[in-house]
Amino acid sequence: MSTAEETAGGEVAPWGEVTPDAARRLLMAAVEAFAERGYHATTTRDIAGRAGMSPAALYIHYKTKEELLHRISRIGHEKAVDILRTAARGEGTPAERLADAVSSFVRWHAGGRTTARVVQYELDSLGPDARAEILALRRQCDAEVRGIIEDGIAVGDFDVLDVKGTTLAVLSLCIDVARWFNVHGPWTPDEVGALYADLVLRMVGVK
Amino acid sequence: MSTAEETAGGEVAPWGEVTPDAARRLLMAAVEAFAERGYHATTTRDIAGRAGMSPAALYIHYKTKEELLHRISRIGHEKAVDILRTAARGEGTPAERLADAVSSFVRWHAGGRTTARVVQYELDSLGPDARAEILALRRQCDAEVRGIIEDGIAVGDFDVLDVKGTTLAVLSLCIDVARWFNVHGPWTPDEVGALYADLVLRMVGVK
DNA sequence: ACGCGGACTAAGCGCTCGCTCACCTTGGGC
DNA sequence: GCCCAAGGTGAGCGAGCGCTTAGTCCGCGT
Repeated sequence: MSTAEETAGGEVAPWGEVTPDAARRLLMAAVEAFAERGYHATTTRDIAGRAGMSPAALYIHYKTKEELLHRISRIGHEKAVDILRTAARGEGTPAERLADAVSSFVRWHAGGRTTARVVQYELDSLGPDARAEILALRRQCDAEVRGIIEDGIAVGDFDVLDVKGTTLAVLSLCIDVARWFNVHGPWTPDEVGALYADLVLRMVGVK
Repeated sequence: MSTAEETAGGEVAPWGEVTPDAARRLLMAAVEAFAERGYHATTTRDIAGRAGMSPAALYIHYKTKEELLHRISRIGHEKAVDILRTAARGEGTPAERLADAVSSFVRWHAGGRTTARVVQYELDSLGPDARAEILALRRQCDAEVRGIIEDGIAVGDFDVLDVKGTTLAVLSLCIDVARWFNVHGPWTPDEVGALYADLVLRMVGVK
């Protein structure tokens, strides 16, 4: 494994870009803690403890606890945009690209549930400026999915009543996987990805 | 209006069953605060202040801050089960009952977004016992929706690959409305309900 | 007229929070 | 051999937390 690492939960966590090593360990510890308890219920002592450091060490690498959440959120959303963009701009029919986008997006939410939970559900704990930056990335996610759906309608492959509403519903469905998915449950991330790709193709009335 | 009241946000809040009056005001204040900031970021002083009382008054009607969340969660989930059960046991074809269940469930999540947010997303802040009680109610929600889908398959009206997965996806889609719905957005709760009923009928392959 | 009990408040307790500061350790350049 | 910057620690500050307690207020039965 070159750029990805295994967390205690067995998830793939591509935090290779975060340096130095101590900063990365703190960030990964924060992801785990935020996902388990939520941002406000997590203490800086808990984060530092998980990373095997003293509480004060956190402030050498990050200015505040909120900066940790901000960094996690930005990196995670950039990854989300990347996944959707890759699928949207790939080859194949709109139906194939939509299925690809949904299955890979869902796999990311299920497989990296810990990270995805923080990224998707702790947004409101950010301050106004950081929040605005993240919301811009979310609009990009929306635009990529909407683009595929519009392509499918344009070539007559899809039958959609409300493009905006359907786009929102597709993204909502995928994102909520991070809330309910359980590693010890009956499905693997691949299986949920395949199931959801089928459901979404039905939603857009693919012929 | 006999059993429902209007909050500041213009939502219908059926807290008529909560007495005495001061206890209900505190509970409604807690719903607002929890929805805005989350359970852990809300202080008992904030709740009491919104209800126009001193911080100590809270403890005359509730033993702890967590009891407030528990009561809100139980009442909300009972309402959710009630909505789904009414639709599931109504008359009409499985497709009509499923559309009815989804549209009314979505209307509740959109129209009572403040309440639904707390009910659906602050569950993890409950202690183990209270959480287990609420999870039982959630399983009832799942059973009602699954029942309709199984009926539709039995009479040959639906075409579903994975009953359990599709049930989960339908509920997930509805629940996530509470996360993104905005009162000042482009849709009314009725419109989202109608859109989602259509999408769900497509998901189950209704003929 | 009066006592009583439930509703409510002012004050504050013990604790933990995010964060800081003075100090310590270590390794590479000269 | 010595120095110094970078990275780390232990102790603890001020603030705000959930919750308690002692006492006040007020409507009501008698």
